[in-house]
Amino acid sequence: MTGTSNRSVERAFRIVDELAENGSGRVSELAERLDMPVSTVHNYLQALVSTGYVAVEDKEYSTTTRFLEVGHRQRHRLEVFKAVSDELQDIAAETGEHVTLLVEENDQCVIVAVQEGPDAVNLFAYPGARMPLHAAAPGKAILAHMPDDRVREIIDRQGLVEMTKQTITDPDVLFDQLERIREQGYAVDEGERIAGMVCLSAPVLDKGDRIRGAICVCGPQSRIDEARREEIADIVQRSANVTQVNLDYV
Amino acid sequence: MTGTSNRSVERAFRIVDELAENGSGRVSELAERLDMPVSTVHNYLQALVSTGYVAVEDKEYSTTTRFLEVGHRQRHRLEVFKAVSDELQDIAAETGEHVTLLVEENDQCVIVAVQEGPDAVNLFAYPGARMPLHAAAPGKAILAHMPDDRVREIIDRQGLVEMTKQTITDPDVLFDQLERIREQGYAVDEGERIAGMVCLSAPVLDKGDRIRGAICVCGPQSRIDEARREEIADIVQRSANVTQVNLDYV
DNA sequence: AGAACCATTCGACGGAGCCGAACGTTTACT
DNA sequence: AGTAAACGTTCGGCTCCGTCGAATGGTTCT
Repeated sequence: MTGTSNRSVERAFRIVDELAENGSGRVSELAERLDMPVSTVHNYLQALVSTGYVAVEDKEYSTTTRFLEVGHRQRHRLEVFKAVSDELQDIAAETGEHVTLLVEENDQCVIVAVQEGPDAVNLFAYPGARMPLHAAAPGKAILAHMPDDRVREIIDRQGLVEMTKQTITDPDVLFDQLERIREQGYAVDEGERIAGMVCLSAPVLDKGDRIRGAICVCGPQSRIDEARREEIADIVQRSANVTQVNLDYV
Repeated sequence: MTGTSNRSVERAFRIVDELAENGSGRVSELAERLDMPVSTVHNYLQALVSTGYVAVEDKEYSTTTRFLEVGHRQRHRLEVFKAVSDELQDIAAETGEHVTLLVEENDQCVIVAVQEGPDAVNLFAYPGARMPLHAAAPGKAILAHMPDDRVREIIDRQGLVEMTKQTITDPDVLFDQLERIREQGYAVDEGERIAGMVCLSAPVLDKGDRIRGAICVCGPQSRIDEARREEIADIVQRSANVTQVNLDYV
């Protein structure tokens, strides 16, 4: 973790990030936005094209489906993903809401799979989308099953960023909640990440009790009252258990 | 398209490719497989980790979900993908078979979306998977709607690789078929890519008659006789038309 | 036809990447 | 437990390769 790095690699991926962000770009446009010399950007783009990760069409550069491919292969190797198989779909049908599978990666909470039920609200949720661990039900479910010092490290590095007025920003409050989550077996989040949304999430553990991910159901506060909340909590816990069993027999 | 390149970029992506291929890897393992000095690979991996595209856990390096994210964003911007919306699902339900959306990229035919019907055979098909254009129904549907000299260029660069005994390897035969495909509005492939599989595919064109992609249904030869073939051909053509209309109104 | 803009090529300079070797650390075997 | 082998990581000096200004060629305006 020393400062050792490689300028070219860093720059190449800054260009990729820029392309991913804005969909496509021309040489000079990118050069300006990234504050690099035009000829340099041109060189990088040529190099990227020759790798197959970037394509040109009429001087418009864009990322290729190679990213999809690499991403999908990687996802396929995530054992949780295999184990969760049709569970997500079942939950989506049963609850009608927005269902996701998330894992931890680089101190963040990442969506791995999305399944929208018939009544699902349109969230900005797609595979690969990231969010802070502390500011959402699945993230908290994951933190609850990590060693305390690991949690503290994450807080140190990432802080407890406020996403809405409900977001937990006090470490003590967070640790209290994590304890409760361990006791009751699932996590709740009431507008802590997105105002007006309630999320319920259960952790998926493997046989060594290591945390592998979390299953999450999200819906608007107006539709999810106390009773419904308990019902959904039961469903996600049941599914997490099924997944856990699948995980051990893969 | 000159030889101008960037060694660092090339090497960085060779490492990524290797990780994508084998799922994960350790420093020395990768160093040997890629025939690079250990310390060099170590440097690259550190650089890649700092970009967020690669992660380490217990000295095991692997690609991150960042690839999924970039891939999904890119796919979302593919207008065909938006336009095809629920069509794939409908076809999968109606035919029971394996349904895909494909586009051309870098002289190749790439799967963009997959929808498996209830009876679908388990093909090795995932978003991002690539195949030669000449050796499959969707590829031929796409070639049929490209300018002839563009097709010739592709043949020059890629050749007509033989994938099964049925694969078309003679340019003249190919050009004859492309003409027939234009006439009848859809393409057929009988075991040209995978022995024993029949695929039917219709091209999706935009209002400028530019080819944007192809919708494809695949199933085992045993199940798809003459009559069924016509039925499916009608379905994919109808869906391609719907998609085309959507495309113009997006 | 001229002007403005952009992509692409070229080449000389200098700093950044490179890798062998040394150092720690983990794993495997006795 | 002790030793050896294998591996990951750090270091630093040499050199090669990336860098970017300037020139070129092409395209799209007015």
